[in-house]
Amino acid sequence: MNELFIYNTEARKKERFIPIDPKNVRMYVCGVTVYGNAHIGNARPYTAFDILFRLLRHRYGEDHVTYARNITDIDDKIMQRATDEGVGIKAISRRYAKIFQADIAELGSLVPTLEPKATDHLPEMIKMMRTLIEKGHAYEAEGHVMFDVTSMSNYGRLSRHSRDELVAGARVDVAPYKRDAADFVLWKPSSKDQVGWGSPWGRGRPGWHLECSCMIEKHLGVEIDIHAGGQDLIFPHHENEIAQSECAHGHNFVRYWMHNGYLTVDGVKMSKSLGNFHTIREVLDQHGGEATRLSLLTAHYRQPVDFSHDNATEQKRRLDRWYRLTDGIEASDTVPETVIDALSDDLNTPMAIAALDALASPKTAADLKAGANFMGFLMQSNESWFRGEVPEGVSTEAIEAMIQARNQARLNKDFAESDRIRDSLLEQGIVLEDSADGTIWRRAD
RNA sequence: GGCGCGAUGGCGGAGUGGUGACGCAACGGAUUGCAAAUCCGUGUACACGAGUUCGAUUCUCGUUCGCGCCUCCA
Repeated sequence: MNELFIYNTEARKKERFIPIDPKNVRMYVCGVTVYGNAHIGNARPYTAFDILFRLLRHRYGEDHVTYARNITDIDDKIMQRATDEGVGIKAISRRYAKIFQADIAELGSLVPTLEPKATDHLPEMIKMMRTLIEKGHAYEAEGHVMFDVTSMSNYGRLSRHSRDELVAGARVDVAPYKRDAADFVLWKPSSKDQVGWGSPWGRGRPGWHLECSCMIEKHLGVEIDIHAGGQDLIFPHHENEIAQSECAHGHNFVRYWMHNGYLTVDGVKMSKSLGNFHTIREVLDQHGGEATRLSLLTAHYRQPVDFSHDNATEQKRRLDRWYRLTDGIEASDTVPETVIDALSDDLNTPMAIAALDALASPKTAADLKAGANFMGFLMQSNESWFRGEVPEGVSTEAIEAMIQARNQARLNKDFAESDRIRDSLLEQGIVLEDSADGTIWRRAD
């Protein structure tokens, strides 16, 4: 087994992965803000880094990897939604967290070890802000607690932005209570009708970045191995997490930063603000979990992946072939080295998929199944994959009866009748295939 | 304006300093009553220009085009 290499955003190059503690490898992936239905672009990090989780478990042992993925359940957009619907924020965050978890599960990703919520960590946040103020890295201003960017000499090292550049490139008005234009919010005041928590600086709510710093410290420790998320989080989110955690602890925060590229539609980033999105649910309903997962993994995680129905359909066909080959086959006990080696090179999933294709022959079907299972594929029975739920208005008995009638017609060389029956079934979404062993049926795509 | 990423066959998409994965589609054949599935076979792809080199798709520089971050965002 080759060594594991990871592209570290901070170093801007691939680096050999050396865990802090091989008995407890710790990874954190920024989760979602639960204020609405997640789109398929949101699903990309949770499939890509699910592969990382699986790979780390394979290399270090299932009990030696801790994977935390947070749920941001306090945010102005959640508050807005709650106001619009006339309900509390918990009603909103619970609803969409549940949907998100179900979506991700259907995409075949393993459940993380921990899924901490922001609102469960208010005491930790207050403690960290106190520390930052005591150490001179934060200040109070008009009910806000602000992080003082000038107090950190190497602020901006992850995104490679200098404070001056940030100020020069600022496209928003600078709030008057900021000492420096680049300072960011740790805590902001809440009005009477807004959700808030008591704090030494008045009733308010946390800024976006604080929760991750606090949850990582509490659940994973002061320094962790891997922190991952979408490229759009590099700045400001991850930059600010570094600032908070390192200034609070006086210690390095993260060893390896990993960032996935965007999912695009027609070459443009899919985002809620652009409105050009497909929800995960829509895509799952149309293409199913495994084909969607495979289509997300056909491109390397750092490259953009253009979402299209054609691609998802293509992956469905590939999976059809793999399912046919592995029908009734037990998976090998070991995951093929070719798959592990491909993934160990900075999660090269396209190469891993090619390695699976290379095993797609009757002789190596058991290895194919083991490798595919490892990556979260071929998890269903063939019965379920090819037939699933039959289309509405068609019963299995009716299908079997028509197959019998058709085979009788074929024996009588009444091919007009036999084709009529086959076409009739096809109209109902059922495909027939004649083989040496008899006629089988499956649901049409 | 600052910082950064990318450009590979009809499509998707890896990789490499030296006759160019893999998949899908297409085409030819085998098989089939016909299909489907399966099997066999076929394709002068590396944006453009210059440089380094015995040799570049792969390294360097430039050009063009596309995309992203600098504001909420996976």
